[in-house]
Amino acid sequence: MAGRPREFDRDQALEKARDAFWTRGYEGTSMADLVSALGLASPRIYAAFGSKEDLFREAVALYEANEGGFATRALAEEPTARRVIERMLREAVETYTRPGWPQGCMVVSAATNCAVENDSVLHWLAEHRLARTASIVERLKQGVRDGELKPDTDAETLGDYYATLMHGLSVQARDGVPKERLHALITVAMQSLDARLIQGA
Amino acid sequence: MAGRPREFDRDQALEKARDAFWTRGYEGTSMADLVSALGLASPRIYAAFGSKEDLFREAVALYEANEGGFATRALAEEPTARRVIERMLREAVETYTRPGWPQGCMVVSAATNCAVENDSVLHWLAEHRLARTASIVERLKQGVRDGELKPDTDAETLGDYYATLMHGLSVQARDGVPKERLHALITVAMQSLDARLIQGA
DNA sequence: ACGATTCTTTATCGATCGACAAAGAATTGG
DNA sequence: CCAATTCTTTGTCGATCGATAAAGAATCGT
Repeated sequence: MAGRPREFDRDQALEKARDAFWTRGYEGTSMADLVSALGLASPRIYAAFGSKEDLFREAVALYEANEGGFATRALAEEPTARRVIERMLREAVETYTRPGWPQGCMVVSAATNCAVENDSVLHWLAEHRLARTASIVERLKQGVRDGELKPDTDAETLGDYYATLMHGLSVQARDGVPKERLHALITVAMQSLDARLIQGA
Repeated sequence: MAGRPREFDRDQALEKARDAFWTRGYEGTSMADLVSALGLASPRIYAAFGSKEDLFREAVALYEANEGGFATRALAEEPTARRVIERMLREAVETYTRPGWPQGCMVVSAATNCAVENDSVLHWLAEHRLARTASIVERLKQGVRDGELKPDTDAETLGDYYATLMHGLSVQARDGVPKERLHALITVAMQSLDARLIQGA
């Protein structure tokens, strides 16, 4: 043990890395960019985080534990499928359009156009998105079992539908579509779920 | 004029470049990748297309004139807003999931995570997406004026809604969600428009 | 036939990519 | 105080990035 103590705050550096990767993506953020954003010489970054890819994975984990964790939180905290879906979508919009923060979803936009050598990163994020889609589908199936949704509801299709919309919200937010318009569109989308609701459940 | 005639087919080379950029994006495709994909030494590529960025812009234009032109074609050829929207979405899915072709939408995925020096490319594609959103909104407004849609229809919101969904479809297609599931979700989404339709119009 | 023009080939340019070697500085346990 | 350990600093590594200079090859107009 022992040795010279680290002079910088690792958590704080990780937050800065998350913001950099969130803004410009994995390949769009060079080590030189990170050196500049974190205010640390590259050997200090490598000593603390291993490699650029390791740092990115930690940054995504941090994102998902906080700003990007709305889906998980909605699933864990809301009592009905209907409330899970709406809260997830509305918090997505809030996160994707927060002033002074990177726009859009880090998981959607940080590694879409990647060179072959970074396919592992690309697939890793894709799996995160697919897992999110699957968790939404599962929650809707639960809603059917609970008697919240009509028994003939196609939960997989409905889950795909909301997952697709959520990923589209990230694209629109990045393009600068204002949050009011995104919220308005969610109101339209919620009607598809309301139509499947069993009244008084 | 005059001079030695070019030995390769420029159009054919452009198609190969479009496929490469469509698959891996602007920055994900290096000049070395293009040299390999086109089967041409780099000076021949520069002589024929100017620069990597010029080639990319031509490749996107080719994409939009053909595979990626479903929105424009639907808007031009379908008689009602209802038919424009459905055809656009269904052709989008077909294009995004065609076997043996790059998955997803080139305009959505070819330049999302870009280094600062390629911001111009990123913004150029963003403008294409925004223009597409706007054209959908315009078509729905026309539908209201035509008496196809109820007079109190919020065309902007409905247009945002379908544009968002379409961009989400590209993400899902890239992630490997099968086309049948994407078509099923479109059926759900069409109900939002059907609810605004004036019967017998 | 011949100069002008254009394309093809070969070799390479400077800049930047992610990553690290080596040495100096600071702290620990003994 | 000292040896061990860890962090910081300086300098730089080979590979790859997009792009081009220069020379040879092929076709044009005259």
